[in-house]
Amino acid sequence: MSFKEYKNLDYAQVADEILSFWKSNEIFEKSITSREGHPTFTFFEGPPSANGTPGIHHVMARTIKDIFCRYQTLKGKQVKRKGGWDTHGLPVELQVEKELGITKEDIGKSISVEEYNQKCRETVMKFTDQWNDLTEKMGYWVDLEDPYVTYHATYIESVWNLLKKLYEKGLLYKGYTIQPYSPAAGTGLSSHELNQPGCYRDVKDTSLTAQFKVKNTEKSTFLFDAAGSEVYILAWTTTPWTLPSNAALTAGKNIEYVLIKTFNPYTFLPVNVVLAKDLIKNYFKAEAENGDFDAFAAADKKPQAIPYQILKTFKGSEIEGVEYEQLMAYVQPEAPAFRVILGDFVTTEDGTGIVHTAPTFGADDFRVAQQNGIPAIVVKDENGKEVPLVNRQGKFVKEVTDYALEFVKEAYLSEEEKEIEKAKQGRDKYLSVDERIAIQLKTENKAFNVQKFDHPYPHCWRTDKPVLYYPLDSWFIKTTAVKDKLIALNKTIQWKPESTGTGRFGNWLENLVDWNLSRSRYWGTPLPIWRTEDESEEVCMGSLADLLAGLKKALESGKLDAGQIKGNEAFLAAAAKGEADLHRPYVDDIYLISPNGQIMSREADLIDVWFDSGAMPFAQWHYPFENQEIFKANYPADFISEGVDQTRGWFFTLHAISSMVEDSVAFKNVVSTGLVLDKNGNKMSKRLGNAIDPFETLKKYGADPTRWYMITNAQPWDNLKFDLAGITEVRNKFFGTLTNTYNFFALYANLDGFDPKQLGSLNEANLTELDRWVLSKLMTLIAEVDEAYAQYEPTKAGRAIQDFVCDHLSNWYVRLSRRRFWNPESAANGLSDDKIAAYQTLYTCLEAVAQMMSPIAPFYGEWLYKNLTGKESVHLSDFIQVNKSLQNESLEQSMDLAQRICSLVHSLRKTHKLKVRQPLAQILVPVLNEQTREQIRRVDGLIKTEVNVKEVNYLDDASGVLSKKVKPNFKALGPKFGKDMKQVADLISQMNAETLANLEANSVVTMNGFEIGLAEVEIMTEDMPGYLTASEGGLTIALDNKLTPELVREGMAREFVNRIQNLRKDSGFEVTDKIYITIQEGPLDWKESINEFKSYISQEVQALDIEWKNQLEGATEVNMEDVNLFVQIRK
RNA sequence: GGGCUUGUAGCUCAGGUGGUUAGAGCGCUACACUGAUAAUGUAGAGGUCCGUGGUUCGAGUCCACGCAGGCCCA
Repeated sequence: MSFKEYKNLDYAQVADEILSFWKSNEIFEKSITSREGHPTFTFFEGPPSANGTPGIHHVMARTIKDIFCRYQTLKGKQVKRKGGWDTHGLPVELQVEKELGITKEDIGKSISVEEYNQKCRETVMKFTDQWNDLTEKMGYWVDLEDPYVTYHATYIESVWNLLKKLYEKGLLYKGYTIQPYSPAAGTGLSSHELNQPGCYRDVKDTSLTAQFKVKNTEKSTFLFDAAGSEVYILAWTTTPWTLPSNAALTAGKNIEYVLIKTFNPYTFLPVNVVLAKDLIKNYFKAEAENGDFDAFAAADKKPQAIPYQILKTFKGSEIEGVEYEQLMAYVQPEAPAFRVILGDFVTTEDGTGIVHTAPTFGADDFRVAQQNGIPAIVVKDENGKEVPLVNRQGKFVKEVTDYALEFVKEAYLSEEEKEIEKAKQGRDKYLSVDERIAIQLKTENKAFNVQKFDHPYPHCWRTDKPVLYYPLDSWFIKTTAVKDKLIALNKTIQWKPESTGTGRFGNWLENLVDWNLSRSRYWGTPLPIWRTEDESEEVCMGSLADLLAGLKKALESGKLDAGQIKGNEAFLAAAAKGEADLHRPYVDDIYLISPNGQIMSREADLIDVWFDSGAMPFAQWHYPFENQEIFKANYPADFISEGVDQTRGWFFTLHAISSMVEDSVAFKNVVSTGLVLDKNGNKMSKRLGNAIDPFETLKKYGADPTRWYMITNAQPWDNLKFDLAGITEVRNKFFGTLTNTYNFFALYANLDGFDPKQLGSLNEANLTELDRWVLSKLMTLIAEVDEAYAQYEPTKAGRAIQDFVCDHLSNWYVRLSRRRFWNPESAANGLSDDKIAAYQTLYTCLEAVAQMMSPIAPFYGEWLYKNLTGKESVHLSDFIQVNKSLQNESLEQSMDLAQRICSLVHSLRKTHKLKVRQPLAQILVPVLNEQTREQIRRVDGLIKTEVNVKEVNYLDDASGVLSKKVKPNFKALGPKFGKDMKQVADLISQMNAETLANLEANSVVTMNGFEIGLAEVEIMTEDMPGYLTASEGGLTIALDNKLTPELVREGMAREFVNRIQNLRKDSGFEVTDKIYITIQEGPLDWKESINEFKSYISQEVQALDIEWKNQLEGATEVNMEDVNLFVQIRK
């Protein structure tokens, strides 16, 4: 066989060619079918939303996914990976609305739900072509032929099945969350609606700082001890109407609070109050601190500044659990309430640093109350249903007797209504509920401060009235009930990086609230729950078959009206044709009959799209309706990977659903990847114009350099500062070097007819030290790379491969081995054992590198592998095994010494302007032990050629010319001497030759009473007089720079060789061309040198003869530093 | 405001369990090399290891408090 040789390799073109090869030979399919019956490695693809175009960060994310799937395939696993599309949800809806120029208001009016959903269905797969294109071009292997699609009926049916299972476990319930609500419009508002311009307006509200009276319990003893009398906690609110609903007070864990002795400013009764230290200034005048309490109490007309005194300072965590008396006791809670809890949303920006908490009227309040087991203050309506103290019209319920059926906000009253109320109140001005509550509390010694407060407050865009934060119905999954299970299972997952699992995800699980499933939208998976109007009966549908059965039963009952019958029949007809659409509006038109004969209609909600994607382990296979075997073999996943932003998204929903339904993790290993930023560390965005087009990048640089750059530049979980210049660097440095190395191999292997099919496996007997060394390095590399991939550390793997190729293989092995390959030898005579060993070694390294790099650079790895081996595909091969017999630690150390010695000699030559072409007599290496001498001796041949010296000689103690130096070994001294270390270190540094000799002889010496052992010092050699010396890291070498006439002449011969080689090259001769050299008579010293080294020169430049002539026509003038020679070469 | 995370040379990054002289690549400067050559070698310049305290004989590394950037949440 012959190896292809390349000039100016275009990596994008390589990718193109390999891609079409893969396609026409179905290599991806084979990589799976060829592993039939092997253990599976399961990967779950997090579905991208196809309604946007892919970006460069998708190349990053998918490279990570691809690497480990390819690696596991090499390790013999069968790796099925089904692609998928996330197709439901708000982004799709918004895009459709933008395209059609409509808003949510129009749905059901100017456009039917049916038409709208049809449009969503069309839009959502809009960019699939682009996605598929990117997937292919970047070399990401995933099954695009048969992806799962979340809007397909089969997918939805599986989702319903999961919901049914949760329902049966009692984990699905209807409850409420606090959402913006417009009582005037009678509707909830989305955050989207609330963020429209003009919604937030400045309003003047009554703000009130209330005094909550602390109960004297164990928790609060320290307060009472300091105060000696009643203690009140101060909490501030801009919505006094929520005070009857107060259930807790929330403090900040790390906020500093104070207990202050002072007077109530309205009743002038002495009080002790608690508030945040930073906010004292908002309530007290600094000059009144430690004022005259007695004088104030005695004064008839009270002075402006109320005296106060700080009694105690403490952290929020110290008042957790302190109980207090209910402030406005209209309605009693069903469980213990009225205590201090901690919340992370508390600030010291306004108020008192303690937040009045009404679970029914604030999202934070609701959440923190739920987490702390604080009940909401509710009453039962006429149906026995629990409702808050304010009804949906915005009026107090009758139980709040003093304000029964009054609007809680003044803005809800019309002018006429205000007049009527004014009359009722018997005042000359209407006073709002807030104002009257303030007055009431003032007189009851429960208000510490009341004032008007300007702040922005959200208003309903339809009615212009302020919104309330109000509990609205939602369907929930009771994740709090399985919190412990979620936490326990999470501990079995390997997270990369670990902190995402323990920190971000772990903390999230610790603070879990129930999963709100409900979405009031149109395009999504409908909640499969039907209820009777009085909510006494309900059913959850777990399959299409169940639904159809229920639907038929309803038709047969004869209780449906004409419209209902029509809807049911239409659905039945569609289902009969296999076209049942489980979306709205069709499912909305289905009516069922309860066991008690009542009509049931569907709960209008759609479910959170995150449930869709979290359901994919099941729904991608239409489990349990189909593919039960495939599901069992591919669940749970061995590996998933997505952006760290998915922690609370997909990672959570996968984990939650699996934990609840299967009592299992959904994935065993997860890599959460960082962001791809621009080269300056800014977020990429189309708007800013700093987004990188993935297609252009792949086209210009090729997929392999792009992938390699992304993986080796930063750890996957760190943010990547993406710089195109970095790809260029990787391309030149790594891929360029590797391609050069391959080309070098190919060039000579072709000349010599080396055939790996016959000679591909190593014959260890013929290996040189250099061969053994690079193979030992290779074995170490294989082990390292295997481990790195297995541990989901692609960056380590890539960097290790890169270092091997550039530093060890190319720059040392090949550079020092070139001469062996040049050695002219015709194929006809058979190759020498040495040459075969060289080819085998280089071939072995290249083949292994091709395979190890192939998960990261799949096209190039394939290209290299195929060029080398002629086999079908690297991706169908088995991961190379470490051959332990080739590992040689001592040889690696030897070579390390050789490299350091060469580096030192080069450095000396450089500083003393001694060209490498000038041979020198010797270098001297001081060695303090026999082992080092042997280690260097093994490789001194390499050193001699590399730095062009005739001898490597060793100096030991016996030579008497060594001057030694001793340094303290701090690591050993520290533990032994501790505080006396400095003193001992000084003693060692000042040790004289005699003491040192003593130490060496006895292994121990005592100085100033300190016993110093041999292991506690480092002994090294220093300068040698008469030579050029250099040292580094304990290694010293001396260069003998004395030139003999003989050495000078050899140097001249080498110079001449150099010029002839240049001439050959300039003349365009082939490497194999033999030449004749003719030189015009000239300087005698040059003639002498050239003649003396004629055979050496001839061999080097492949000259058949060198002759001298008096006159030479058409000769080339060659500069030899001091003189010029006229030379002619011909074939 | 909270959780997590990052901060080391102009740039991108390495720096097990603390050990005194902090490294690599790229870039820059100079020189050398020239049958791998749009490569390569050598040398040089370039560092408050984000800051401040603390623990220690000794801190880039451990602890505390900050500062700046990022992500998620509020």
